[in-house]
Amino acid sequence: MPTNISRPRGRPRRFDPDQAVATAQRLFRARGYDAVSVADVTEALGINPPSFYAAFGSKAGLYARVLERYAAGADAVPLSDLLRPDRPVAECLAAVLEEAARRYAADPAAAGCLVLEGVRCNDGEARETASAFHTAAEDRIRRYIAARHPEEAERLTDFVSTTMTGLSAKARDGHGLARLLATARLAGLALARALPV
Amino acid sequence: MPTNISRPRGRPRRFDPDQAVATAQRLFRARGYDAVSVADVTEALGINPPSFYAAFGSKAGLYARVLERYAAGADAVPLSDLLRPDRPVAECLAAVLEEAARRYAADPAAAGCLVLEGVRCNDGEARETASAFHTAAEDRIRRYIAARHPEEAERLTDFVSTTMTGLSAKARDGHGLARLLATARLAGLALARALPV
DNA sequence: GCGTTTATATAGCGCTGCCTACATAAATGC
DNA sequence: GCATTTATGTAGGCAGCGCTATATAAACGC
Repeated sequence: MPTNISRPRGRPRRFDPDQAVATAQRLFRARGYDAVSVADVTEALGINPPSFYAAFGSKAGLYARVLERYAAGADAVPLSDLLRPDRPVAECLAAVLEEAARRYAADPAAAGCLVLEGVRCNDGEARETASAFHTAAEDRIRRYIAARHPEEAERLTDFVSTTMTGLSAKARDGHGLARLLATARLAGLALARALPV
Repeated sequence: MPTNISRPRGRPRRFDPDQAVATAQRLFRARGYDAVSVADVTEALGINPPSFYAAFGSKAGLYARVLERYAAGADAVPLSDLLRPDRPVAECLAAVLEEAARRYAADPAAAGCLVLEGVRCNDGEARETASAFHTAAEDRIRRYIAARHPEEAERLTDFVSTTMTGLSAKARDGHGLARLLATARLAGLALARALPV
């Protein structure tokens, strides 16, 4: 008994939904939500529209799956690891910016942040889904700062979020690692100055 | 002889193209290039598509007119006035960021920068037109810095441009003047520290 | 008045987008 | 084998997009 997974009832799928989400993630990161059509996705997957809609419900539904995968995966900035209670707040926020620069520039064919780019797309549902992830990330940063510098939480969260949005945009404009990192470090100076240890 | 403007030959226009550009500017600033359809424009102007295409050639053609008007008008950040040779470079760059915050938040129904938002639209021609304005503005900043701090020109230009892009995005996200200004001033700290007088 | 010029109004073309109706194929349970 | 369940393939609906063909209206020069 190699795999004791009891087959479900009807005709089996000819494609793996999880792998489909991975493929879609590549497409969305390369071109952005609006510029990827359902036809692009079904062609990349080698399936037909009905199979797609049976599995994901809609283009925005697929996008939600992709965002979950992205946020949980290795491409997003790992706030949990970076926002350390045992280190100075300014230092950790600067580390977030530098890590963002690194990840946004890591793959030139998928530059920038999937979430930060998604919140600017032209589809209402997809935009709101992305915004939820964006807000969640901002809230984590805000709470992290507030734990030790409550009066600075809003101002610094805005600054970090604004800088990350700019970094993502510049990454998509073709800025490479060196330029993004230089910008991130410059922003880090402001953090160090606003929160002297 | 009240107006000695000799009438042109054929049937007169029923609308003023310059005012049409002004109306289109409002639409594009409120919703972004992609979200404004030609039907939206013609309806707002009270004209029919053929009149529109006779006057502007295409949607992207109208957008080019709008960008020219925007860059020359009172809504764009006036780099010429702000980048002063008789003042410290860091101070003037900080003034650019603060002025950007003010203008981007000035009208909640038209938040952000028309150019910076335009470079992220989904139409190739419109995007390239906006990119030309963006590049021109960046070049002016770079040359201004290079005149006195050549080795810092690229790094600081990137930082200023990245911050402005972030500010424009945040303005569209609903951030008001106070928050944008706080972010701009924080960025200004980094400039002061990178270029001590 | 008449031809020329220019702008207009009506109507619709061609394309692409997201999505679906319908019949069929491939598995299961009994 | 046969009903049931689920996924598939073919084909296409429908809406919206940028844009235009065609005929007509309103000004001009002479």
